[in-house]
Amino acid sequence: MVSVVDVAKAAGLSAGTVSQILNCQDARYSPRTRQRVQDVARHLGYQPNRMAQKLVTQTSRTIGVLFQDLTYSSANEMLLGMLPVFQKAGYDHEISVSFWDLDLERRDVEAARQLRLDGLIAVPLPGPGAAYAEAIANGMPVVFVSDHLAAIPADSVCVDGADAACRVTRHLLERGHRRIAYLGVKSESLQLLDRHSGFRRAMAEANLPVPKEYELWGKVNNIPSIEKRVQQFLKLPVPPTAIVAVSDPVATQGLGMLHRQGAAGQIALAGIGDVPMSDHDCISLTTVSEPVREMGRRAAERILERLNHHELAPAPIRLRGKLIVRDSTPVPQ
Amino acid sequence: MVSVVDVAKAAGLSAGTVSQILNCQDARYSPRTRQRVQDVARHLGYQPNRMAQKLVTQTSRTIGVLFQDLTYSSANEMLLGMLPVFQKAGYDHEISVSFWDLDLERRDVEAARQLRLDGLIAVPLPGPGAAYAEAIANGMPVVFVSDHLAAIPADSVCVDGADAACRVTRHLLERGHRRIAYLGVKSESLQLLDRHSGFRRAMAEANLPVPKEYELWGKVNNIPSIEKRVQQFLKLPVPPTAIVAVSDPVATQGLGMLHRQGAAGQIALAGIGDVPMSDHDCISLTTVSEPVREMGRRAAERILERLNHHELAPAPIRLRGKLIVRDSTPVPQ
DNA sequence: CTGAAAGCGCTTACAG
DNA sequence: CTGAAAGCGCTTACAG
Repeated sequence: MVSVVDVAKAAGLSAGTVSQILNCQDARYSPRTRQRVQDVARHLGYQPNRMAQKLVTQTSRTIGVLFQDLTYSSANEMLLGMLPVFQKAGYDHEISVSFWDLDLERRDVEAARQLRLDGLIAVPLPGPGAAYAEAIANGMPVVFVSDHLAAIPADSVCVDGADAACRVTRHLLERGHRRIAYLGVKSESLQLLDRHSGFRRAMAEANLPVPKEYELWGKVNNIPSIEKRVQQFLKLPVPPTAIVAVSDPVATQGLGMLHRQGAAGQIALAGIGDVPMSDHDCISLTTVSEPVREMGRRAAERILERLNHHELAPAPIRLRGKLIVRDSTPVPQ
Repeated sequence: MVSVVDVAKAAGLSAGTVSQILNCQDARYSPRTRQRVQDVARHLGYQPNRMAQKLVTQTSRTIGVLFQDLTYSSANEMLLGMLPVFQKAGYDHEISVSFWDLDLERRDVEAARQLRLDGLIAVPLPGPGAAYAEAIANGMPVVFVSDHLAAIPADSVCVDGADAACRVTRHLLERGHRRIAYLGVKSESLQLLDRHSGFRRAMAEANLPVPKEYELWGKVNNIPSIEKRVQQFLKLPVPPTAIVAVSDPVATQGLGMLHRQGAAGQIALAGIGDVPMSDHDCISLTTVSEPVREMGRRAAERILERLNHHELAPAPIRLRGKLIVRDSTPVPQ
C-alpha cells in the first residue's frame, strides 16, 4: 500500500508537507507544491490509512449504531434519520447488528470501545445492560432508542407507548366498541408494558371494566401462540368485538389467521408500531405509527450534543406516535 | 484511556510482556506474572486500542459488507448467512449502507480501502461500478451479491433469474394458463433482464406467442405506475388470465390494487423473490424464493477463499431459487 | 521467563 | 514555505 512517505518521496517533499496539503487547505504552501502533491497522490492511488489517522489524532469521529436486527425496515428508517445529522457534523457511523443475542451485543459494545468510537446509539436488548453501563462508566456517550434500560444513566429516545395504546383504544371506543380485548406478548420490555397500561387507561377513561379473560399474552415471534390467543377470544361466551394487539406483527398474524379461517372482518383488530406490511391493501391494519426516522434524527442530534457537553444529564426524549386508521377496525357488527 | 503501558506500569512489567500475555496464550511466562497481568488489566478496565493493533499488525481481519438498503429483511438474512463463516474464521465484519446513492456507495467503497479492510462483499448499484473496479485494481478482493456488474472481474453470487422466471411461468402453464402477461420494471439490472428472458423461454417452450401488449414495464418503486400497468392488462380486449411480475414488491402492489377494486382473484398473479409480506395469509403470493441466507454464506466463504488465494479467477456462483406455490395463482376462471 | 527497541502510517508542534 | 522529530498504542523479533 502506498503511504504518505511514498507520496512524499515521489514528490520530492517531506511526509509532513504531504499530510498538511492533503488535509488542511488553509496551510500555506506554494501552489506549485500543492499541485504536485495532489497529482502524485492521485497518480499513485494514495488512500490514507484511517487506522493511523485515528490513532494519531486520538479521535475516530465515528458513532456506533447498534441494532438487534434489520427486519421491518425500522433500522433503515432510523439510519435515514441519522445520516444527514452525521454528515453535517462530519461524523462517520459504524453499524452493527446483534440479532437479539446477549453475547453478540456485549461483543458489539466492547468493539465500540476498542475502536474508540466517540459514541454509541443502540437499540438494546431488555435486561440489565451491563455492557452499556460499563461503557458509560468508562466515558462512552450512549443514547438508547428504547426505554428498556431505564436504570442506566443514558439518554433515550422512543415513542410514548402508553399514549400510543391509549389512542388506538380510544379510536375503537369512538367506533362504538365496548368489549375490547388486549393481546400482548410476554416480555420485560418497558415499552410493551406501557402499551398495556395505555390500553387500561383508555378503558378506564371510558368506565369500561376489562375482564381478565379479555387480556391474553402470547409468545414473541411465535405465530401459533398468537393465533391460539385470538381463537381463545373468539370462543369466549361473550367474545370481544375488537382487539388491541401489542404490535403490528402480532396484529397482522391475528388478521392472517382470521382470513385463513374465513372469519375476516368478524372482529376489529388494531396494532401498534406500523410495519410496511400493515399498509398493504389486503391487510390494511389500523395502527399507531412510530416516527422512526425522526427518532433516528433525534438520537443522532442528542449524541452529538452530548459529545460537546459530557456533563449533560441523561434525558428521556419521548415522541408521539400517529394514529393511522385503516380498514381493520370497522364498527362492531 | 488506559493503555498497555499503563497496565505494564501497574503490574511492574514491560509493555511487550503485557501484550504477549493478553494476546497469545502459548507465550511462556510464569503463571504468577500471567495472573497479575490479567488482574491488573481487568481492574484498570483495559480495552486494547484496535486502531493501534490493526496498524501494527498490518491487517484488519475485517470484511466490509455493503448494502443498498435494509428493507425486506434480505440484508438481515444475508448477514445471518455470513456471520457463522466469519466467526469461525476469526474475521470481523463492517456493515455499510449506501441507500441507492452512487456517491454514498463510492464513499463506502473508499472507506473500505482506507480502513484497509481485507475484502468487500457488496450488493452494488447497477452501472459501471468504477469505485469497485478501482478497489479491485488496488488489490481489494470483492464479491458481488448480484450480477449487475458482470464487466468487473470479481466473484458474484446470485440466483439464476432466468431459471426463476421460467419456473414460475411453467407453474402457471401447468395450472392451465395460456394467456400469460409479463409485468416488469424499467431497469438496467441484468438480474431483471434475465427474469424477463426466463419468462420468454417458458412461453416459447410451450409454443405460446407473447403479444407485445402482454409485456409492460412500470417504474421502480412507483406504485401508481405498477397499478396502471395491471389495469392496462385488464382492459385489453383479450386480457391475460395470469401475470408474472418481475418481483414480489411489484406483484404485491398489483394484488393490493385488485383487492381494493374488489377484483381480487380475477387474475392469477405471481412474483419473484419472496419478501416477508408475500407469505401473509391475506396476500399469499406464489413466487420463487431466493436462498438469501445461503447467498450470504457462499459470498462469505468465497471472499475468505480469495483472501488465501488472490489469484483465483473470478467465479460466477449461481444458485437456484425455490418455487413457492401459494394462493395467488389459481387455475384460470 | 522478561525487557528494550524498532516500527506500523500518520499528524502536529516546532524550527528555520 | 518546508523539513525533522516526536509520538499515538500497539506488536514483534531479538537479546539476555
